[in-house]
Amino acid sequence: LAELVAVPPESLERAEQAPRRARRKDARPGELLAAALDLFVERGFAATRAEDVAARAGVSKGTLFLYFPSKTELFKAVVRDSIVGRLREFAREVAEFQGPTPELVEHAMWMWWEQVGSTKAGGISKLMMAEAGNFPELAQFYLSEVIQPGTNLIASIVQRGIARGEFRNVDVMLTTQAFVAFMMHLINWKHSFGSIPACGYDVDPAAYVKHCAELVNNGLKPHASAMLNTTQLKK
Amino acid sequence: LAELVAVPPESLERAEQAPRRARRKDARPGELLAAALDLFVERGFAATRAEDVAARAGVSKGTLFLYFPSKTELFKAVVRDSIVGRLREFAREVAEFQGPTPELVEHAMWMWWEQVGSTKAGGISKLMMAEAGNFPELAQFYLSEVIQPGTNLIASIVQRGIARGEFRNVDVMLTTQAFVAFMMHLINWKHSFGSIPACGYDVDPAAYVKHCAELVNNGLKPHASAMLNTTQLKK
Amino acid sequence: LAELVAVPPESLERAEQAPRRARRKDARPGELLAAALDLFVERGFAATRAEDVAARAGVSKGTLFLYFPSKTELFKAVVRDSIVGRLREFAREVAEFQGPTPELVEHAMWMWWEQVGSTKAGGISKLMMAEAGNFPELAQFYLSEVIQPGTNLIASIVQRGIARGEFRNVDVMLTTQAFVAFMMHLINWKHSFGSIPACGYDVDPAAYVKHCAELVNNGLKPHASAMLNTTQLKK
Amino acid sequence: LAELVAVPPESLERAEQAPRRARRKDARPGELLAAALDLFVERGFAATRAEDVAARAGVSKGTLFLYFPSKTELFKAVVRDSIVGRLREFAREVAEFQGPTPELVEHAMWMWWEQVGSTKAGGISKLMMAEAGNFPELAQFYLSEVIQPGTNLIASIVQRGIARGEFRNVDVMLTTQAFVAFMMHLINWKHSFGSIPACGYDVDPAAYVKHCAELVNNGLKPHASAMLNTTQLKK
DNA sequence: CATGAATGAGACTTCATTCAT
DNA sequence: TATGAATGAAGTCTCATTCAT
Repeated sequence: LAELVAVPPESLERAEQAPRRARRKDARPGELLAAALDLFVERGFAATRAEDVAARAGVSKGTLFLYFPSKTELFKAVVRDSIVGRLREFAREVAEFQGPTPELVEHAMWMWWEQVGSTKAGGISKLMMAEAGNFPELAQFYLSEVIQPGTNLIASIVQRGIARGEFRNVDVMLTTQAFVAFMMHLINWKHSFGSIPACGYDVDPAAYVKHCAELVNNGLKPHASAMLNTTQLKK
Repeated sequence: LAELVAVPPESLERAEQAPRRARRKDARPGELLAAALDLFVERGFAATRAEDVAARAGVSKGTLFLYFPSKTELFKAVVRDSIVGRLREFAREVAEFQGPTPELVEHAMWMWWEQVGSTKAGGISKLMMAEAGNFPELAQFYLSEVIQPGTNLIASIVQRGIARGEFRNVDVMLTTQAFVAFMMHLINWKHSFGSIPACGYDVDPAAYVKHCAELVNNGLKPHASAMLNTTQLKK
Repeated sequence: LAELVAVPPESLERAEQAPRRARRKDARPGELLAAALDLFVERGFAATRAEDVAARAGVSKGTLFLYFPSKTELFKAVVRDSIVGRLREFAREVAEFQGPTPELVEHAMWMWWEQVGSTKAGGISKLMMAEAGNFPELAQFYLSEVIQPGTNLIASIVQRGIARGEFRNVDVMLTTQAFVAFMMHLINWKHSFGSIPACGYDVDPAAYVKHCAELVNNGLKPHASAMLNTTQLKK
Repeated sequence: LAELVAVPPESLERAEQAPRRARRKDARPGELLAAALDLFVERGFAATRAEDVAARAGVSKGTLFLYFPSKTELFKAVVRDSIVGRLREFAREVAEFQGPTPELVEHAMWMWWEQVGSTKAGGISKLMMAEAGNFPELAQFYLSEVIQPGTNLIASIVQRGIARGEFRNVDVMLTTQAFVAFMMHLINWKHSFGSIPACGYDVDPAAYVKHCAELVNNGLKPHASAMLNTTQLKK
């Protein structure tokens, strides 16, 4: 079933030229996933009723369970559909990056914000954090499908910087956590207090990302003496 | 009724000098709030059953509803009760600190972890984040009672560093957010995925705090040229 | 429609000489009935899903309802189809038997087990017993089509034994019920607890039949004195 | 919980003189068990809705689950309440019997009919047979709580007869099954086809029991020659 | 004040049945 | 004739809340 639901987003465009019934069948999973993403992000996993998801997708309760065997599986499918795929593309871009690591750091942070953080899927991480304790199966799934790959990706950036002599020889894991902290804070803020009308603490993502990147790049810069050595070696 | 339940923590101390039965009567809301805090932090709002709260407080289900008209109101009371006064001492210690700001940064982060983050009340922030959308009124309260004072406190540290020439002339608000990000990530992690047995990404708070402090202190360090100027000026 | 579905088993043989497509069309109900018999016997009426019946018959869910207006009607058709004609051959063999009645008793019991009890149709009796209350019409049908002829057949054996002086002059009907009890117990056991892996009370049909036959033949044996008389009379 | 629900039937009589609330609390399980027994026997396990049981007991859906954690446990409680207890008493009577075994056979069969078979609880065995395949947990429970003790009890009667030289040295287990067959047939018949108005095959329990007992006692009687030996031995 | 038995609105999930194609 | 997507009533079980005692 998992493969069945991983409907590529193009199915929506393709729909126009397909015969009526085939169209519905093809489009259903996508419509349901979109509706589910909306509601899960808006209300959380437990507070989202299967029936509401179905209603928002314009189908009946039963139809939802025709495509997803349970609410839990629906959630997993949403995560796979809206995060896992993007993570892969994100990883590719990082791998192909050629310039200096400090630039990669800023580029990656911004890219992540644009492609994940700012989208509706960005709300998932807050949700997962909140429900992890009550739904161990989901927590495990999210850990292995999202957190681990994501963490590894960022760790690879840190390692790249160290290997190229652009960063000090810091603890990779702790530094990775610091990066993650920056991004999680931005996204969690935007999906909780940041959405309150008169919040008073608006965070401009572009400025925030730029600032954090600079901060961390500066913080990781090799010491002057070390730089001297490096410079000398290059000579 | 709402005010009735916002029992200040002193009620517990005051209790000593009152006759036995009255003491219990006064203590009831406090015991219920403590039990509710435990369970809400552990399981979240929806997954916490009113009956369990009552049982942990050693009273019957009916009694809970005698003091709090609904689970929702209980939740609000818990948040209000657990947060008020937490920041005051923390603020005082910061104000009294004499040494260089980079040291204050590390000191403050660690102090916060020990006095707030690692305690049961530390779970509140994750809780609030998750439920902010469902309790706008409460989110507003938390914003003005906790987030704003907290943010201002941290901002004052950043400003102190800049004023004393120990930090570059960075954007105060953005830097403050970066600090907050570090602490929020630690606490959220500890209360969600960090508690999964075989998580694989354990974060040692002491090492994390030390690393983040170093990173940000380094990152905020005035540039060499600027330092030179500063030095010369001091002369 | 009810009559339409009561397809006699010969339809399968007849099918050979018809063109291919027509053959399938004729065979459909039979295939569905066979599939339904399997599943009803295996799982009972309520626990059998229409979709599973269709799948086992190799058609779609919709097709099932094309031939049978409801699951209930399908059930009725299965019972009617699976029972009719089963007893005829059995009755013939009994009628043709030449030897002493005690031998006939054992022979008939074993024959019944081999030709009915141990076959899939054997499961019907348990099914009917369980659902008789919910399908009065069907119970009536089963009573007149199966139970009455079957009972009469067995009664005729008892009468034969009495008439030939091989059995005591017992109450024919009660004795018949005792016979039936033996067989029903065997079949019901095999289709319920007997199929539990670690049941602990396996019943070997051959030994059981032999034992029961011996028991009842012994029990029906004329008393010694009576036998003496009989012997003397024969002389 | 098990002990809680094993309410002695006297609670109903006692009820008159008890205070209002205590009465209800005490009486509930008994009322629910009675209602459940009625409906389970009437419709089967799967077809009986929890809500109907509650309604028949005069309480709401929720109340049922206050006393029994699931429909399955409710069923087990019914079995314990209406069968297991009687089985024990039945066993005691058998153990205390002093006379010859053939008399015990008839006495036990009749006692069983009066105390179990003819009561509403008698319908349970048919029900269990029908549902055993679909509810393995129930089947296992019934096997160990009812079938095994019951079978052992009957086996002990057969062994008693053999030990006292009143029965031939037959296979104990097969003979036991034969006994069981008699009783199961009677009870199943009464609860299925026997209850059809114009059934035509009424079985009079008293006559049936007497006849079966006689049949089997006769069938188990030691052979004349063996008897001769026995007689000689006694001399 | 305190209790805890009782309630009933819902939550998820299943599945017989329909109907457009 | 055949399909299979869609439906929605029904079933079990949970739990916030009420109220008689």
